[in-house]
Amino acid sequence: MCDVAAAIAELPDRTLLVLDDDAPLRTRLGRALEQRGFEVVQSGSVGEAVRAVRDHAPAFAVLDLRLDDGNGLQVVEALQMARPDARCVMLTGYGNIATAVAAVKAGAVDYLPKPANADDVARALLSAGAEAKTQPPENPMSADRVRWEHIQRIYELCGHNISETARRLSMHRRTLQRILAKRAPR
Amino acid sequence: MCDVAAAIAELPDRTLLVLDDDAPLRTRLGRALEQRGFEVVQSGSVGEAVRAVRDHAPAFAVLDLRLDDGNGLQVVEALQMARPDARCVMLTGYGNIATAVAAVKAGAVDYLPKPANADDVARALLSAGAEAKTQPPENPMSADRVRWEHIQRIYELCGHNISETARRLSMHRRTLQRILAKRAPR
DNA sequence: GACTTACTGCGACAATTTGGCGCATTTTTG
DNA sequence: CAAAAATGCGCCAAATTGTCGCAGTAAGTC
Repeated sequence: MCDVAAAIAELPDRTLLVLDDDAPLRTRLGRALEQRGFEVVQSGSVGEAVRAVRDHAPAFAVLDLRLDDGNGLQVVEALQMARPDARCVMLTGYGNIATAVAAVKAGAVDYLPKPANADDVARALLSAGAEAKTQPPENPMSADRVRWEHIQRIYELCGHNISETARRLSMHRRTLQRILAKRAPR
Repeated sequence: MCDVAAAIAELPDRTLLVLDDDAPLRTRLGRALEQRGFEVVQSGSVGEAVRAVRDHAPAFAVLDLRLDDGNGLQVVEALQMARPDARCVMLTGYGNIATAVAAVKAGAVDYLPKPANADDVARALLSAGAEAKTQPPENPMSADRVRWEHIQRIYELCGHNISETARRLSMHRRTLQRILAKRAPR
């Protein structure tokens, strides 16, 4: 469709923060976005990213949700605070609805499940909210997926406290721990 | 924590639209929400719902995403147009992230994957504004219970055809058979 | 600082559950 | 009626869960 690179070239501010704790993936994504014209700053941790946002709030951000030292949502909030016009997308391998909702409510413009390539990301960053045709698949989620999302939801509500979550769900902490350690079921 | 019914009783406007094309489920949900104090209007199609919204825009809405004659998102938009302060939640058994994002951006306050009970819905409707802050952790269904209900739902939808249900849920027929043979988990 | 309390990650193991066969019977359907 | 689909069920290996225990740690108290 529209030429992404051309659109980027016309931006008044092309600064972009890329936050992901997976270094190789981050550099690869960062480079790809740089090639498309963004001025990329990379970060591998929430702490670093928040500092970066405070110092020089970028116009755009691509944020991983789950990081070693925190949650990408914190960065969304910090960025919205520092610069309300900033546009950011969440990027995560643990896509689930509860967090997608949380991310969008926090101010993210989109939420992409990995793997997403640089074009997807760029498009999401630029798309002026021209949210298109959500005419999605008519396949129900798998039973395990439903269970997983429910767990994620409660986990969020419990402030990421595993013991508390396990108690509320009346399941064993060890089991919950194992489930959380794994990635989302299809 | 806070008593949901009490909170509802204090609302200046308790009108609520329930939109779902599954009649039994809709009436059940509608009744449950009525019991909690809402003034419920039910609707089974997008056309009807949009008309209802135009005539008497409700303060709240619970909308199914997938309907025979359209998309719940249309109703969200219509409602936001008619009454920007309205709060609505999307409810769907076929949750996917793209539509969740779309729904929230369209103005829904939350997006719940079915099965969601009346309490979940009420909580979502009332939950303090934009800030989905770490609120009262809830007293929720067990993870297995949620999975079980989802399975039951799809099973119904497949006309009690085990093989078909297993296929749609992409789970093993043998396993599904065993699950169905047992009674509901707590 | 010393103490107490709660959370967490993780190894180990037995008890269950599941994933996948196959197969003899119904039920459906063309 | 014959082919196709669905069902119920036994069996067994593989994977998951239920429990215990323990050490490390962050937080609150005296």
